[in-house]
Amino acid sequence: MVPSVRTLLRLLRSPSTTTNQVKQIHAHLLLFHHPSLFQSSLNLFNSLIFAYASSRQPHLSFLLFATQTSLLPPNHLTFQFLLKASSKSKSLLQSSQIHCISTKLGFGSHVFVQNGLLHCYVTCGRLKDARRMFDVMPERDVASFNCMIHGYAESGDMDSASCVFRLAPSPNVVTWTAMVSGYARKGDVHIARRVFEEMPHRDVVSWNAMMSAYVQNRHPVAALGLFRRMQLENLGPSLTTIVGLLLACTGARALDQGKWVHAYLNKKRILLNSYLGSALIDMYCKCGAVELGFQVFTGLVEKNLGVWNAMINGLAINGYSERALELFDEMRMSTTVLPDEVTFVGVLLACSHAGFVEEGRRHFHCTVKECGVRLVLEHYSCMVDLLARCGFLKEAEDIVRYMPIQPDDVVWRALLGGGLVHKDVELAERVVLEIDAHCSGDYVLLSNLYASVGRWNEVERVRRFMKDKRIEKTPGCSSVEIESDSRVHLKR
DNA sequence: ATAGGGTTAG
Repeated sequence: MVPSVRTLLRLLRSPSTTTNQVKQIHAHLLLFHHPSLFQSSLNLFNSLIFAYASSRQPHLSFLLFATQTSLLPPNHLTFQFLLKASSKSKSLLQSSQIHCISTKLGFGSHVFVQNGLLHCYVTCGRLKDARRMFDVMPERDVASFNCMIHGYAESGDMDSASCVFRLAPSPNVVTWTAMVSGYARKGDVHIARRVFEEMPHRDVVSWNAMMSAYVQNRHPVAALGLFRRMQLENLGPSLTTIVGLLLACTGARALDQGKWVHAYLNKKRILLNSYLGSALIDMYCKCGAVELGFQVFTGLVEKNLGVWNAMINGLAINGYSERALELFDEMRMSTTVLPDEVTFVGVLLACSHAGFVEEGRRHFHCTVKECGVRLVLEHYSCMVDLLARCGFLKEAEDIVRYMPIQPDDVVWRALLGGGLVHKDVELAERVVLEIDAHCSGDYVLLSNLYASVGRWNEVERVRRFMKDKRIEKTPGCSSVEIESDSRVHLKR
């Protein structure tokens, strides 16, 4: 049966249509309809561009536009959708080309088209250009203000964001939510909360923004509390809400509540997407239930990079080093994903936990390059930790001395750790002097090392030095979930 | 049929 044009339009505009389905519809149109069908229906043409723009291969909408444009005069919607595609592909060149064509054809001053370009500038991080354009726009609607506010908020410039917010003639729920997540991103969770309480109307997205504000700023229990309040308001949770809930469970190490969320997803027959999948895997692994995490992993239909990373890291942090490295090999066989920086943090962590020096060196020096991944601080700290703890102190110190990026405290401390384990007092002294001396832990460690080799005079000297600088040893702190009581208790 | 919220490391 040949589907009607009406059916096709509905499919093209549905957000749940996959990239492949869009391609099938496109092919279907070319095969079974008159080639000049698009001429009779700009609507269909635009919808196809929109569908490609919303898909995972937004560049295909440019291709379609380039091949069909001589047959069909585009309208402002065409450009609106093309700009959506170019902001998704983060190509400033593409965006300005589209803007040029739209201006030539007389659609350049259309508000939606201008907002599209504004959005492109913002997603490319060109805030100055965005502002220049915003200031001279002949007509601005609330979306123009929201775009600008979001841009400032994302870059952490909440002063400018609130300036634009005050200029906005009729801020809506989107405007307010952008302010909430802006303050959250900056770490001002209390201001975020105040703005959230002040806003005249809240929808699911606003609640999600506030929940994620708490999660980001390490207040998982507050996030769980907010979810309870959300349920009282009878606002149906979205998938993003569930992801936020899982992140809160992870942060609170609340395994039972996490299991409850998993059961809820099953009961509602919600198919796990990559966000839900990796959040679930991470939750189980961080709570120590690696087996359950692995069950989720194998059950996932679509495994994207985040899913693989969550599983590899989850195995690594729980000490299943061989299994993590096996999974990494499996990942490299797959044609759908390529490893990134995060993957290698997990790989090197696995090597370092198991003391696999040879394999660690190979990945650090070769595999990373083969995969086109750049080394970041976390890789150095794993590698230095591995080498130093296995007694290759010289090799570890050389890596720190000659690394192309500035080593941070974590890297130095990994080296110090090796010095402590192997009782290399000279190395430890050198390192402690290099580390920014405001962190007391290092002096305590050094004095413990002096004590363990019987150099009591030095122990006394370090202790006095710490006292003079008023450095205090901070007590450790851990948290547990007490059964059937979902509150989390701190324990000293 | 514009604009705001979500996964993996630290």
